[in-house]
Amino acid sequence: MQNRQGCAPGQPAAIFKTLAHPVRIAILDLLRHGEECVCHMEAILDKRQAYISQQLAILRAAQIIADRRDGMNIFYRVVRPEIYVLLDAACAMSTLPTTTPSAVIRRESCPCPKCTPVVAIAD
Amino acid sequence: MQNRQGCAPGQPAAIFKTLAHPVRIAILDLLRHGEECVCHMEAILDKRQAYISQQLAILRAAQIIADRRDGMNIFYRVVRPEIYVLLDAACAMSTLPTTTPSAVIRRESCPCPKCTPVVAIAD
DNA sequence: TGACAATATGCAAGAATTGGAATATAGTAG
DNA sequence: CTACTATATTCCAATTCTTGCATATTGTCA
Repeated sequence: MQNRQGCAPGQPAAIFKTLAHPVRIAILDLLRHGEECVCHMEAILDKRQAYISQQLAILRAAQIIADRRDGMNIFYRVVRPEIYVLLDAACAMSTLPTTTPSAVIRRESCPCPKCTPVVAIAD
Repeated sequence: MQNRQGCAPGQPAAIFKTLAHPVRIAILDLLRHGEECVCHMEAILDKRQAYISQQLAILRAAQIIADRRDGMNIFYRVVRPEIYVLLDAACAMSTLPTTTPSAVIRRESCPCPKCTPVVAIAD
């Protein structure tokens, strides 16, 4: 079963999993300005180099960032700017208080399969 | 250190973690139409009731959904519609091919702390 | 009240993730 | 070629996540 214009539910979960880490988010935030070298991230994030490199490897495997060598340093940059739509939306949700509006659709009867054939509702 | 209009990097990570699960995403997709009862989700997602209930509990703890009792059934609804911005964006990223444009900002010298004071770059 | 239906919760074993330490790789300067 | 610098990878123990099973809770109906 597919949904959202043919996007299997497994794929977005993978993206969310990649982003579900404070350090990886911090790295992506650093890269908003443009590319940045590893040693710089190391200094700003105050984490050990090997650790930063691990997180970079995860982001790189997810094809969110790419690297470029310049002399002795390696510079990382974001190759999927759309990622910032996700970051900004998540951040907005974090700060906003829980608004409880939402369209509550009332139904006469229970929509469970005992009342209504599943296929009809699953669409 | 804060970023993105005062949003600590830990908060978005928590939201992403909550969404980093295929079944929870599938549940939220079900709730796009409006509220839905648990037994219905059970039938559509083809998972055991206890399992669905566990995932619902996680989404409820994250204050993304809320419940309402109606007779013998309990209906869940989304109370943070902004969540669909995240889902749609993640889905769009999943389907699109990896475009590798991105603004590559070249610099004369290495921006690492040995070349430039960290405070100046961290802004 | 008692039986039942719908949903929630606690527990546990296995799987995956986290982050530290050591080490490997690759490019550079001399 | 050699030493050095920047970055990457591998290994590992502790923690956390996953998900099935059993059971508890809560409301309904007779």
